[in-house]
Amino acid sequence: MNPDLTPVQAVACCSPLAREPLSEEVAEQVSVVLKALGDPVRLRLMSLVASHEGGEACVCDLNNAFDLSQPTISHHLKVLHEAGLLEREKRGVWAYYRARTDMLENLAAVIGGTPT
Amino acid sequence: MNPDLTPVQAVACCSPLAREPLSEEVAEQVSVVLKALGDPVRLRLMSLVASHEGGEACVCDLNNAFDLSQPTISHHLKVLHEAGLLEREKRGVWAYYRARTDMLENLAAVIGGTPT
DNA sequence: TTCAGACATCGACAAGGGTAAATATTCATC
DNA sequence: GATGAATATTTACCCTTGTCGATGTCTGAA
Repeated sequence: MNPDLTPVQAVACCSPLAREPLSEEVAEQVSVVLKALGDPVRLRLMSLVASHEGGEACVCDLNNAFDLSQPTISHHLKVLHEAGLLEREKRGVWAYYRARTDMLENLAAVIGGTPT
Repeated sequence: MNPDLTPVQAVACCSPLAREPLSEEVAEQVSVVLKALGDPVRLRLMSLVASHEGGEACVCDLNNAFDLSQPTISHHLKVLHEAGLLEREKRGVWAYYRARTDMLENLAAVIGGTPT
């Protein structure tokens, strides 16, 4: 078993759900990613960033899209970032988040990949 | 908007994450499914059922696969069932759960579907 | 260097969720 | 019907998490 398994690695390497039972370690890490997406606000944030032109969006735009405080949005973005779903880049005063489409594709493969 | 939108319907009908921003209602329901999978035990349960021959498994087997109490497993199976990910069938004294592969495929399409 | 704006972090609180013990329900068998 | 086995439900506990207000940090401009 890999003691340093990260969410990104777990999602990238493992077989589809339906092929063989997920190991405890892999399940632990994959569930981190799914838990990150398992919140309505974060799911919409992810969708907003991913569907934005260039696959990236400024935090200033994201804040306005919700009826939530700025710290709350910042917190959700951090969760998505730590799960490996968003990349963060600071340009001047502004912060931009970019969707990790490879993570989304790998995660989709784990969930819906055809067995065998 | 659809006031009676269920998780199953939301996952089946909506465009991929990266195509256009998810509506509040859809995000709410899709997040229910993702939240259901966003737990290590439930993820392994889902994988155990889906990878089992015939795509179904008996609760009696599932209980033995974890170091958790029977009510806890039963609770997790209920969450997966209510999210539309598992179907339940009682045969005699035993309960069998079957994986909704269509849900898994639709969910994968929402997450990893290629935009446009 | 001071100021203002953008974003992150901290601290705290209420709501939600995972867990197990106890109990209930359902079905096959005696 | 009474008993026992397989699951589900109820109740309660504790830890996690979503949220906000206050504060901190960093950057560009004056």
